[in-house]
Amino acid sequence: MDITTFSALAEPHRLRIVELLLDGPLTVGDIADRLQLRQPQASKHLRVLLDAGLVEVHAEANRRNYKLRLEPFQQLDAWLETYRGVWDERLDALDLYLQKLRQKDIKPTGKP
Amino acid sequence: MDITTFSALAEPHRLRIVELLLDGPLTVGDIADRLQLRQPQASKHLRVLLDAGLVEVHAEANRRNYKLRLEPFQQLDAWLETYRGVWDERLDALDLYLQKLRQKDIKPTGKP
DNA sequence: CTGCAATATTCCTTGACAGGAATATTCCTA
DNA sequence: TAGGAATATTCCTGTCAAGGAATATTGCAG
Repeated sequence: MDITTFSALAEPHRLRIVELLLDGPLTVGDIADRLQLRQPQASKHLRVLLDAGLVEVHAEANRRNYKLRLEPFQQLDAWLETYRGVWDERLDALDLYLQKLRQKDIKPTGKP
Repeated sequence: MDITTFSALAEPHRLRIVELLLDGPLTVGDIADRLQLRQPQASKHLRVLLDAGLVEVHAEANRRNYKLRLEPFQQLDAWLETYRGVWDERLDALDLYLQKLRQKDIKPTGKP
């Protein structure tokens, strides 16, 4: 798993930017407005996101349209797969436990 | 989504610790050994992971057993759900596009 | 070509954080 | 009870990242 994805998302403003971009591409000014950021800070955060590969940019005259890149998220998703494996195991363990309980239920309760 | 999960994972050693813990609980010394860390640094990273809720600890005499907590990962998983939604949309768009292509294929090519 | 709008970059300062070294704490065993 | 093992904490230092302010860059309308 690529660390830079985590570092990029580990900053509140950047996380919000990413979530804004879920609804479609936005321009720097838009983002600055909606997040109450000054333009330079917005640019800087977008630069970080760009370097981390979380967004891509398309110039259109004066404006720059920033758009989410899905690949890092898919990568994150794939990484989580392993962890899903673990919690499935635990669910299996729970299953087993419940089965044992059921078996005990069939025999009369063994409490002294 | 909770930012502290990202910040905690945004450090190489900590990410490796988490991945080590996938195979089961470990003690501080174990982790320090496997990661070539000095004991205090291991302790400190584990402290951060603990505060972030990514691990839990169970004291057993001298030793402390650190164990993964799954909840933050499930939370991350849930968060990703939205993004999965997006890439499904795009797949749908691709489907549509391919359908159109197919339709065009039926008619003779309209190139001037 | 002048000026304005949109964006990027630079410089500066401040605060957070990681690693090193030393020390404190707790528990076990002889 | 003394000492050693396992772990946590503290203090110090250097590095890096974020925000502010100012400035540079690019594109367009007049």
